[in-house]
Amino acid sequence: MPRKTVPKVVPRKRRSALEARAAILDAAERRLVETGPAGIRLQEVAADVGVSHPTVLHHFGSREALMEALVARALDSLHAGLLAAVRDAAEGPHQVVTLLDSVSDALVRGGHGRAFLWLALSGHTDTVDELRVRSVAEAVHALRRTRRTGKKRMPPFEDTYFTVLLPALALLSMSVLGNAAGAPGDDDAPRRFRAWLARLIHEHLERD
Amino acid sequence: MPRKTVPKVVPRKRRSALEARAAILDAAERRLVETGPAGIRLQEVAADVGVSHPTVLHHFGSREALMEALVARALDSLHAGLLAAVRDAAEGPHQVVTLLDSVSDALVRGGHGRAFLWLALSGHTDTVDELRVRSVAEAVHALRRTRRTGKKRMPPFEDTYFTVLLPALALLSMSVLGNAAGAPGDDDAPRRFRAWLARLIHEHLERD
DNA sequence: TTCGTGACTGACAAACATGTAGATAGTGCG
DNA sequence: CGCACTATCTACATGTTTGTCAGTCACGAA
Repeated sequence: MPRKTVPKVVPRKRRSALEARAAILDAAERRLVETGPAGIRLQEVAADVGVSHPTVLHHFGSREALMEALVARALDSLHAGLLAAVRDAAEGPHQVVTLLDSVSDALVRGGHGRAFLWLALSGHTDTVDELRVRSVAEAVHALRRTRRTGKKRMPPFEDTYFTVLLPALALLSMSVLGNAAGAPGDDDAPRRFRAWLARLIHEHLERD
Repeated sequence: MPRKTVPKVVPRKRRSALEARAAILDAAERRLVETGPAGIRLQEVAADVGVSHPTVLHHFGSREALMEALVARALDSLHAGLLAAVRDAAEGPHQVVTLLDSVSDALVRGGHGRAFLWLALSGHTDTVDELRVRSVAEAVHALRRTRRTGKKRMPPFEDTYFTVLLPALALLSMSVLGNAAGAPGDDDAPRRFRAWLARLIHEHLERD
């Protein structure tokens, strides 16, 4: 005896569209960091938020559209984090090691570095331009020009650019390889590596 | 009117088990590099090789077993490539730039760098130990000891280790980010970056 | 309070993935 | 040549995932 659907009285939560979208993106981003873009299932993301999967589709239209929104937000978030890291480090005493620590933190916190590499590998973004290394390098180059001692000639911009690019690339790898810098169990090694790298960079900049 | 299967007379190719396994792993590795571990579908891998997907299962038992075999072979291949790069560069004139070029080539060729990062992100291998950076650093450290000029004191091993680790991390990122080193269209930039990095490392090693 | 909008749901559909079963046909060896 | 072995095939079973649909209910505005 088939009967019409018996609606279970499950109290519904109701969020504003913006809140719902944000919550869904948060859950999807966590899965992006953990298991990569292919690991994002509508059912699981929905379960994380506490809704049914058609709700996710209701808010984003399709899985692909969800991915696009996620990529845009994740890249913006990473970029903002990096900008803040650079700016904070620039305001304090101009210590390269502080800057590297801040950038490393921005890459590790929330798995932004992992997310970026996932997306780069997936073809969502395939140039480091997203990290705006060039604009950072330009700022550093200007700073370098003002500080140059009279007797030495100014190095070309590309030298500054590479000087900025090098730690960016290294720290990006580090954000994925975790404690790659040292022997297993040596949790302090990444910090020592950053300090060592900061000194190397500092000496290079001073040497002109 | 259902009738028994009508066997189409499609001429079958028959390979040795070893050839078949190798061909299947080749196809799977291409997909690993392109789309990541999650992009490896039995149907597509089989189609690439020109067989039906149960043939793949016949040779490997399961998708998971295929993945294990693939990971093992890819890591071995990358390791062998890096060893060869280091050895070749060591035999010739001891130029750091040659070494970096060789390592970069080993990481880019066949997408080994991409594959390694895919696997690292997927949790298949989460330490840079797979790249045997430590053993390379030990060799370099021994070399450094023999070359040291009398007056200066020998730097600690960790300095050598970081000196080896730095380009390894940077080149790994480069292998994914492609032409990250320069403006779009500047295909020569990665080479210039390696040359710049080689000079930086060389000066650091000389300076003690 | 009524009422419309839209956030939300369960049930279903279609496509696709892995894996199984049994038959078929090259290949090497006696 | 005849036979065993097995690489390979077609067909099917089963689970997973995205997407659709029709309807329900919460909330703000009139």
